[in-house]
Formats: sequence, structure tokens, C-alpha cells
Amino acid sequence: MKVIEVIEVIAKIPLFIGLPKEQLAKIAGIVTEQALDKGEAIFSQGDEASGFYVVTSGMVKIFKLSSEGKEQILHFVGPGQTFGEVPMFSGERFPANAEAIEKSRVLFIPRTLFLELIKQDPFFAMRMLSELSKRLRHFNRLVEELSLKEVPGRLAAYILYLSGSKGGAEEITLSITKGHLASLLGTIPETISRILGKMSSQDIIRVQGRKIRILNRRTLEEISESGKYFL
Amino acid sequence: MKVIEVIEVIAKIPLFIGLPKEQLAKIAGIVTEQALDKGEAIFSQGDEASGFYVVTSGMVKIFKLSSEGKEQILHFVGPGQTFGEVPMFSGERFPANAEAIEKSRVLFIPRTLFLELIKQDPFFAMRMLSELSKRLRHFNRLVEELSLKEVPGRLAAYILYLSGSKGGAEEITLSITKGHLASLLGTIPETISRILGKMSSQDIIRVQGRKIRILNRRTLEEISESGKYFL
DNA sequence: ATTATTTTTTGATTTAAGTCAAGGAAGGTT
DNA sequence: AACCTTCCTTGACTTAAATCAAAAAATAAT
Repeated sequence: MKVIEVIEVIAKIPLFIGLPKEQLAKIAGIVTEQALDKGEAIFSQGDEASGFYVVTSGMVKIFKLSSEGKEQILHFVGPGQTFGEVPMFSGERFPANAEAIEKSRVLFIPRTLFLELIKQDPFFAMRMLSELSKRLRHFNRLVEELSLKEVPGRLAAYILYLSGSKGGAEEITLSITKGHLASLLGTIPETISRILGKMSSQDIIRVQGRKIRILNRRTLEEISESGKYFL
Repeated sequence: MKVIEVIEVIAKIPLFIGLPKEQLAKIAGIVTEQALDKGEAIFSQGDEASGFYVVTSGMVKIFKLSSEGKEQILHFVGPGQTFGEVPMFSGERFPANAEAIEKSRVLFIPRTLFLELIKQDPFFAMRMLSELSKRLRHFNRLVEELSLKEVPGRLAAYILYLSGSKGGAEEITLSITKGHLASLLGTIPETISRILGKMSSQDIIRVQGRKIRILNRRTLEEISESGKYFL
């Protein structure tokens, strides 16, 4: 990857938006690129967090593993998004695992560089603050969904969320497999399959592969809000 | 509450530790105090976050409400601890409810004051960064416990956590009711009661009111790690 | 102390969702 | 095309935990 391309990528990271060209060029000179095959691990729970990552292509999953090997996916990270900043910032170890779920490329930004940036531009910390509080809100939502609702409610909320982030689109396309979706919602593929099947048979949605078309938004909202839906 | 007392309280808040006396005095001149009865609401989900709070006495619970009124407690806040900074910082609305669970007193610190502080001392933002990433780690843990483990595992982990925060003490005392504990662990009082009963009958712990004595730490750790325990 | 209120325990029952098992569908590879 | 994975669906069964109901215990109030 050329330096110019790297600058283009990092200039769009929320953390780095608004930085002067000279600083961006400096960063671009230090970051290293990594090519990853499908299924390749980037780091594991407990590893030293000596820097953080930006996805330039592909898709990375961040997940925890129970002692039996059952995984709970915390989130997926796609192009332009970053991961690993929080433990990097506090100098801790990574609290979760990261793995590419398809052929991907990531940039690695070392901690030392980051510390220097803060020294040079104190308001740089402000942007970081904003990012962290966004993350907190996201976790807040995750906790709410995992504990307040039953699986159909979580699934309905997730479909509406995807639709909403596209301005109320009637048709959405999953960027992940249904198995991954299951883990993201804290359940298993079989359960997701059954609920999607039931919702289809009741003409609430229409499912074709990874495409989901919303036929009855009202009902979907009810399921999401009340959490009640009988299989 | 006298100004001197207020200064003493806020000087111990992680966010304000290390600030010069003049700034502390200035803050103390602006904060307002609130006395709360048991069960009194401080703010509700959706309210404008025009500032944040510090508990000076009593206990406050932060919780979400499902549409049926079932509550999931996110955390409890005791003397010296703060709540509401995250939405205050990002200028959002409160994402949860706050309510005193006993007679309490809280200080209110307005957003405007906070913004001025950042302007005057950019490194003030650094302390905030550190605090936020600690919160994130905490949420991380909560998500893990809610989704990776069954209820006995969560309870075992919670008991060990309380013991651990007391340097491995064999006897711990709950600062909350068992009903609140249930909600905190994403379950109901009956289930907590049954699990504690079973653990007692197997001499893993001994329960007397809100006191819990650990008799068999090894087994407790196994339940926490494997998540397996049969009632 | 006696009443009232909140908290905790116990038992019977229901239910959502997990497990196990096995067949299909889809996608990629040679 | 035929092959091989990986992904998805369906069915029968099991189980952890929620719900419902009611009594006992502990706290607080008068």
C-alpha cells in the first residue's frame, strides 16, 4: 500500500479527522500493514496492547470465548473502522480476541506514536473522548438488548437498526453470516433460523439468502419494543 | 453542606484528582446539592444531560426499564462515585434512569463548568479518558457475564469479585438487597434464592442475611469459570 | 410490642431457547 | 460437472430459568 493511500485511509478515521496533513504524513510513515487470510487471528485475549488497528478491507470480528469455547461476538469491524484503542490507551492487555472472517487488510498504529500525538496536540484527546463515549453508548445498547429482551425482540431490534441506518430502507442485506448474527445476538444459529422462518410465514419479513425485506414494520417494532413474540 | 466539605468531596473524584485548590474552590462555588428520599428519581431515560452527579451519601441505582417495567440494573453508585458523565460529555440525553434506593445526598455539576475546565487545562481531558476506558472495561465484563455464563456462574463470579476487591476476604457483605443483586445479574430474586440455598447446602458458602462467607473457594471458581452448576 | 411493609424463601408449573442429530442448500475449487 | 466445505434449516428432546402463588422472615413504623 502506498503512502498516499495510507493517508487517505487514516484521514477518515474518526480519531484522526481534522489533523493537519503533516501529522497525517508522519503517521502514514510509521504504521505497518498486515494482510490476513480468512480465519487468521490478529490478537488474543490477554495479549499486550502495544497499538491499535484500522481495517482497510475485509471484516474482523471481536469476540470473547467461554471456557467451553462458545463465543460471544462483541462486534464486527469493517473498512474504515478501528479496534483495540481502549486497552491501547490504558496500557492494558486486550480483553477479547480479534480474527479476520474473510481475506482482510489492516493497519497497525503503535502506541508510542499515539502518545506523541497527544503531547503535540492536546485537543486530539477531545476527539478520543468523543469516540470513547460513543463506544460506551454502544455497549449500553448491547447490555440492554442482551438482558431486557428475548431473542425475537433482539432480532427485530437488529433488523430495524440496520434498516434505520439506511434511512428506513425496506430491504437490507446482512454483511455477516446468520451464524455470526446469532452469536452477535447472544444465541445460536438454529434459534435465528426458526425465528426468521416464523416471521416469514407470518409475512412480517421476506428472507432470501442474506437479503431481508421488511413487509410489516409495525409488527416488527412491536416485537422489538415489547420483546413478546411466540414461536 | 459547607464549601469546605464540598471541596473535600470533589477533590477525591477520579475526574478531579490533582486539580489545583483554586479550581476546586471555583467548582465548589457552582455545584448544587440535592437531598433525596428513598425511591426518589434523579433523572429518567431520555432527559437532557445538562450535567453529572456525585454521590456524597446513600446509594443510587442506574437502571433501564423494559416496556413491561422489568428493570435491568446497570450499576450501583455509592459515596464518592459519579454518574451521568458520559451523556453529559457528548451532549446527549441520559440513556438510563437514576434513583436513590435509600436516603441519599448528591452534588450536581453542570456541563458548562465542565467545558470551561477543559479549555483551561487540556490535560484535564486525559484524566477523563482514563476514566472512560475504565468504564468500558467494566461494561465489557458485564456483557461477558450476561452472555457467556449461566446464572450460577454469574453469581459465583460476583461473589468472587466482591471478595477480590477486599483482598481475598473470606466474608463479604452485600451493600444491596438480594432482589437488587438479582436484577444486577440479569435474573430474579427467586433464582438467586434457590442458587444461594443450593450452594449453602453443599457447603460452598454460608449465608446469614446479607453476609456471605466463602467456605470452598475452589468450587466457586470452577462454577464461575465453567459456568456449569446443577441446581 | 404490635402492626405494617419489604424482603426472602419454597413449591408447582410453564416456557423459551439450548442441545443433539441429520438433511439440504449454497458457494467455492479442481 | 462433481467435489468439498461451509452455512442453513428442521425435528425431537432436554433443561435452565421465568412465572405464578403463597408463606415465612426480616425491617421499619406506629
